[in-house]
Amino acid sequence: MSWSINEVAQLSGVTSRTLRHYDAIGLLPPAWTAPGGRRHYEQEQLFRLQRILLLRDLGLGLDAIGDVLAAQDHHSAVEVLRQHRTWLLRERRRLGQLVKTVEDTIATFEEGGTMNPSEIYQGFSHNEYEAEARQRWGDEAVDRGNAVVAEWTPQQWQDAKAEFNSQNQELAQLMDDGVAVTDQRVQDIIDRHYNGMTLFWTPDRESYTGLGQMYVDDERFAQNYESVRTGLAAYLRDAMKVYAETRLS
Amino acid sequence: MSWSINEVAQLSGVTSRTLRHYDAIGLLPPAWTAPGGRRHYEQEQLFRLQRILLLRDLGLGLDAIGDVLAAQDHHSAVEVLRQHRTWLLRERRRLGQLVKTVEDTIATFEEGGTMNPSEIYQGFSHNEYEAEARQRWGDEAVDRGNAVVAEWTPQQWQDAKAEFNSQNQELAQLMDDGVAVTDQRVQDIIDRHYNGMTLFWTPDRESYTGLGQMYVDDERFAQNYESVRTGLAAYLRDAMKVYAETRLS
DNA sequence: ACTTGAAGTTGACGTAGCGTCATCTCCTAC
DNA sequence: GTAGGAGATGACGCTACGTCAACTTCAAGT
Repeated sequence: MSWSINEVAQLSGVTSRTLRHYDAIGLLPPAWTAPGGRRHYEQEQLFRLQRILLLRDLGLGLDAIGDVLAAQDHHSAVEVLRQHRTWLLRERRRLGQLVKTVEDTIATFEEGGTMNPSEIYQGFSHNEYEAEARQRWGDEAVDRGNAVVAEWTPQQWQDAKAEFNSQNQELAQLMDDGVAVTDQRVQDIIDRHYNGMTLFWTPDRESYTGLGQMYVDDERFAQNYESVRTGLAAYLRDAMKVYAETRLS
Repeated sequence: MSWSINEVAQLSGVTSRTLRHYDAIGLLPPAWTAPGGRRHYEQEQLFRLQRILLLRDLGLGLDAIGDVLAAQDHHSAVEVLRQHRTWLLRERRRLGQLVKTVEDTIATFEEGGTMNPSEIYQGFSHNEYEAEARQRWGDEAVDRGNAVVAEWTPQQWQDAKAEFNSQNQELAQLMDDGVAVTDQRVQDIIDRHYNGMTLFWTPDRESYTGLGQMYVDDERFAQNYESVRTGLAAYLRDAMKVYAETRLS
């Protein structure tokens, strides 16, 4: 008893195109091919196809399926499946995180906010919050800030971004280590942050403290710090407050 | 201030090829193109690129990103994101199920079993268990069974599979409804099962009861019934036992 | 003015797993 | 002998670019 390609297709539920494809890539050659070129499948091929489809439903790629079926010993086949399982778990975790982020993005949208709140020294202008920034800090400061960055070279932008990221990473590390916000190492980083700000704006004690508070209160900003490390926004706020009270007037 | 393609690439972290691609598909045209063909990007394009990359990281496709960015009102943009979220959740659930199935498959492998235990009337031959079946039921029965199915036409195979699946589905429904295994409706289905078996093997009271027990004990078979409905293997076993005791000798 | 080297450009193919034509050939029945 | 159905073989399409290859363009140096 042998089956034609369309018969196999009906039995298995795949299309004849798929079977030709599996033949083309050597995954499932027919039992024999007639002089006219027609493919003929036997029981053995049906069983192999069943195994292929099982593994395909598990999400394995066709070449991985080939590996599993070619594996003589169970050991190596299991190895492929284990790797696949690990991949599935990673992928699932990633999707879970994406869901959260998408939900946050939706929430931001609905609150009337815009996308992508992160920009070099957040809380300042040259981003979509310019209008808000003008209200908060006045036209003069905003215009001055815009004028500054408008002249920046790409290298300067890049350096500024790198410095900003570096500050966050170092701060997160200190927070992880349980270092108090009054510690000199923390305050040194805050000093770099403050100096970065002075490139286009010079906050005083009150406004710098207020800026720190905003990093926590405003979800659009908090989100960015929290994505670096949970609790970083609050840690940064506290450190900025200490800095403002000890170094600013 | 304008940026060259490689400068933008460095700033954003994508490759210049990607930027050319985004230009080609109209997602991010440069601010202007020099007579020589060189692309020049301005602040506006950088912001748009940031938004694009954010959405890309969320897992949206490029055309979906185009939709979101083209959406004038927040409402329709949120709609796209909501759909995406639903898709993410479905995908995540699916991956979770796949993980379980892969784990089961690995377990089966490690117990020395082979893949794809399901075959028409499980527990019989013409599958990878033939050697085991010969031990269990003797050469004669196995050879007879093989001889029968070897002559089957594709249509017959298909019908047999459909009938087998139908039995399981109907049985699962009755189980869901809390119908006792002694109920006539259940016993009618078992009768169909028994008659199916007699196509190549005629079990007696003892062997039919034993077959039912095996559906539960042997993970390779149990798994297939359990995947239709949890508890179906045991339900089937009980029903087969009742059938054997009342109808067989 | 000419050359050189870096940076940029436009094709074009490859990836995974087939779907979907278009075009030809084969086989069987009448 | 011929019609019609089944099957065969290309070839393009899809996603989001990576990766050559083969040419230009542009700014700097001689």
